[in-house]
Amino acid sequence: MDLRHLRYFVAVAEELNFSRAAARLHMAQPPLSQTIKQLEHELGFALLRRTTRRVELTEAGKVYLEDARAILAAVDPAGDNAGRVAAGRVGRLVVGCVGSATYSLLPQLARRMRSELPDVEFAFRGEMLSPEQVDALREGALDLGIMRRPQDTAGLALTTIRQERMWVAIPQDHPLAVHEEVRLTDLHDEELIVHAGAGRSVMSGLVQDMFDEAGLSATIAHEVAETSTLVTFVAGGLGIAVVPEPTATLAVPGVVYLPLVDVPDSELVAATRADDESPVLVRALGVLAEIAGGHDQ
Amino acid sequence: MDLRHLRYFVAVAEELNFSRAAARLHMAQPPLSQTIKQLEHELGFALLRRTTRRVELTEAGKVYLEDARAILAAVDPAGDNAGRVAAGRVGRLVVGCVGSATYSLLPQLARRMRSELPDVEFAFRGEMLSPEQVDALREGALDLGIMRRPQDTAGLALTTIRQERMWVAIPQDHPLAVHEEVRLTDLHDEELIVHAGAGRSVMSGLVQDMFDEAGLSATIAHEVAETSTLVTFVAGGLGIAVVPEPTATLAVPGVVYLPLVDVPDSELVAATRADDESPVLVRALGVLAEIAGGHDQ
DNA sequence: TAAAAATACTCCATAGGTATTTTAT
DNA sequence: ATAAAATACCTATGGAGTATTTTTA
Repeated sequence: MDLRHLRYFVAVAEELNFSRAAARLHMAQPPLSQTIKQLEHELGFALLRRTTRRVELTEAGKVYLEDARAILAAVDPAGDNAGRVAAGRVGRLVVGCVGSATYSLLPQLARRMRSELPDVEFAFRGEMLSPEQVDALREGALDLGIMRRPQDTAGLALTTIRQERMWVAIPQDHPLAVHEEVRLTDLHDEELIVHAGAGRSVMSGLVQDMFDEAGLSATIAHEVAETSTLVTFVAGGLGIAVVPEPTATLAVPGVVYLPLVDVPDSELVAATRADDESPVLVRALGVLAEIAGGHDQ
Repeated sequence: MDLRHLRYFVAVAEELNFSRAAARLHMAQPPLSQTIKQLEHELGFALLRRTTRRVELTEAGKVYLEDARAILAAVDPAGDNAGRVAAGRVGRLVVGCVGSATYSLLPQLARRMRSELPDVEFAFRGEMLSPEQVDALREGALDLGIMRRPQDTAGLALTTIRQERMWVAIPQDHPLAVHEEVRLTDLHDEELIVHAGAGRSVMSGLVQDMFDEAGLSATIAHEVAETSTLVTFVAGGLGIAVVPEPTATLAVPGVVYLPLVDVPDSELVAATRADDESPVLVRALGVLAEIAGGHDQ
């Protein structure tokens, strides 16, 4: 028994006339009669009571008609549902993001995703450190991470979003604040504010490495959890912070941003599980690439 | 697309291995691969991600699997449901009955039907006059009527249940009560109690006809609505009643039943709509025939 | 007698089989 | 090297067609 039998039976039951039903099904009448007979034989009971003049449903036929309609009504939407998933138009995606992109890239991404894929359920988690995101990705708690390129990339697929120039956030009344730009040597013996957990934040590790390579000593004055706190501390005159370019858009009274000219750019990457081919993810990466490109110009 | 595709896909999705799935489906592996590929082509998206070493479901595949399982799960029970209707094991039947059979035949029928067809919903309406039942049958308010053979049988199918001998119910202290049997002439000038509505009750019409044919005059002392009232009136000495045999089983103190020997038997019939071939009805008629037979012996 | 379902047969599309190749571990 | 999926090709069942007969209103 297959759907053909159900489709044919429904047509005959609705027309109550084999010839008309056959026409509706774009086929000849004899094979239709045959097929219905075959279905009845298979079921073991009559669905229709027929003379050459009148066709009518038996009680069993009425019941079977309802069930057949229900089954047929479930078949096409089944393909549609799965099709929408395949097209990445429905699904669920948890996106993590480092602090520096939380206030520039993430809101743009969220806005674009919600308007382009209204049926996709998104969860955004900002202010996550890169190693945190790597763990969360591996555990499945995160589907997409926006982070600094991490050390351990096993099982992950990384795509560069963009290179970000390094800047420093300086209190307005600091002697360096009048400069056009800053060199690493200018920061020698200055008090620095970094993200908490030297081993846990790629950014603070990066700052540490820069000083080590330059043979300079870094004085860590404060460790903070969030980027906004970092900048607030600078505004309060508690020290200087090295931040990636997008953070320099966080306009806070009392803070001046200057480019750090002699250090390499920091790479912002999108990380996913290497085996995750979810269509929603693919579309999210596409949107991300568009935003990154637009921002560079 | 037919159920074959769904069955095959579910098998592969559950085994995550084409060879094993093919074995489970009692077929070779190549046609299975072909069919799945064809299904994916038809849907326009991939259901499975496969290498020669590993087969896994895509996101769309997971969604389609759920829908496919739901559809397949709905297919077999569909036949079962209708099959039970075809076998007359589920359904609904409204049975009407004349007063004289309400207390003997109807309870037996109800008991037998409820035990043999527990899933059939029965409604029994006793104390219905025959013409009332004929109208109710035609309107569809009744599916089966147990009645005296009516005049107008157009569109109805009648089957005789049994012939019932006529008896008289006489007050204990009446002179006739000491007889062994009664003749119609004995009732000349006696006061009679009959069912209400001469034109509406076949039984009272029958009594009237008997007297007319015998050239006797019937004195209608009372008209009542229910058979139990009829007998109660007799017990109260308000007159004599002509009743069919089964009513004589209604033992009421002060009432004596005697056979009425020189009148024809009354025919009790089962009436249905001629075009009603409901399996439940067929089974009900079968049960009715059995009960009638058993009662005759 | 006329309209519609059933029967008789014919054909070809395709479901399924066998043999073999490709591919990834 | 091997296990498993894909490819190539073949066979035959049965779905659908045409022609005809049967049935009932």
